[in-house]
Amino acid sequence: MTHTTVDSPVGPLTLVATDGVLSGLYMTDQRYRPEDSTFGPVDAGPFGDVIAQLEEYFAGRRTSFELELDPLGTPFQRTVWRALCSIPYGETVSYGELAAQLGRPTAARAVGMANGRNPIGIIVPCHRVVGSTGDLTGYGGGIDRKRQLLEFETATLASSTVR
Amino acid sequence: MTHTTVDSPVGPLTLVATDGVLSGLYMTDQRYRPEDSTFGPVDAGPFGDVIAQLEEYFAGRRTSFELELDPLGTPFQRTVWRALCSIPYGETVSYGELAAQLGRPTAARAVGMANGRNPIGIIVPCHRVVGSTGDLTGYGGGIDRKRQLLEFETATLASSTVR
DNA sequence: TTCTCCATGTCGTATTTCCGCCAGCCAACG
DNA sequence: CGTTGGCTGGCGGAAATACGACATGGAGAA
Repeated sequence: MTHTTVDSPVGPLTLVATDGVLSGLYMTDQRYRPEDSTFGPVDAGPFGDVIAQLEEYFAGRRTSFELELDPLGTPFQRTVWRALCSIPYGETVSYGELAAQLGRPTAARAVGMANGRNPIGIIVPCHRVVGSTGDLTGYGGGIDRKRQLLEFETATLASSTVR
Repeated sequence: MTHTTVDSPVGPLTLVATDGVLSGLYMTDQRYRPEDSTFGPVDAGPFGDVIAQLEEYFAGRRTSFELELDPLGTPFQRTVWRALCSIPYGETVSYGELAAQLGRPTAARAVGMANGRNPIGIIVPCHRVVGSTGDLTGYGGGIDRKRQLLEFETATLASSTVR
């Protein structure tokens, strides 16, 4: 377990790696964020690719991440997180739709909880899941950051379409 | 919670008070003795009367204690400990007899256990309870100390009778 | 609309249950 | 005598269980 911190448009991001593989990305004041003491010593070594791709993402030049990930969670949670990664950049899906897509049409609420426990924010795009009415409903890093990320992604898409 | 230590013929005694009232008297290596860290800071203030009466007891000039006590325990334990205080100086009762006296003739073993958890040794005279055959069976401070206390009490009684 | 109720997975926190221990004692054996 | 086995009641800790809270959403009723 090692970790480091980088700045971003949504504030400082804490990156955590286990055995050299990214296992966590947390914002400040994020809900369910583990104790800092569990992150191990500071060591920027494992995060070269991660930081580079994050910079490209926030520059609007990257719409998907190519990284090895190791999020720690229950089987159900990992299933949900895997599904999150297939939501296209700039698009949104409702909790219920995602649940149905997993073959558990009634597990919308459970999906919501698994979403909240997503340990690798931004890169595993839990911000692309919204309520069935389109409301943003919730986000571990705060609704404001969720709106910021979604608006950024749609704006980026629009400008590149125009170009 | 405060505490202090005094010497005695059975070795050092640790005195503990809660809210200024005696709640513990432990010998060295006593079974079930709490961690020293739970005794609070040293402060001999609350123990003036206690130490004076203990000195008289060990000098053979006191056969009963007149002290306010606050032993922490379950209702059953407190019942047992209260009964212990009515056993006369220098006499012994069996665990079974004590149980019967409490209206629970089959609870001899439970009485034994409550005896073992007596937090205020010597002053609450758990050393005056023996097996039905007269064996000393057990003592939190060690059988030797139990024998020492009982022999001292009978010897004191004998000498004062002779005089 | 607006409300209640329910299904769903997980986690933290009660609450309950259960098991093994013990400073005993009696009876039945050799 | 000593040893053994079975019963005893209370306690503490472990384990099991229960429950509420959630980043939801659909059905049904007022």
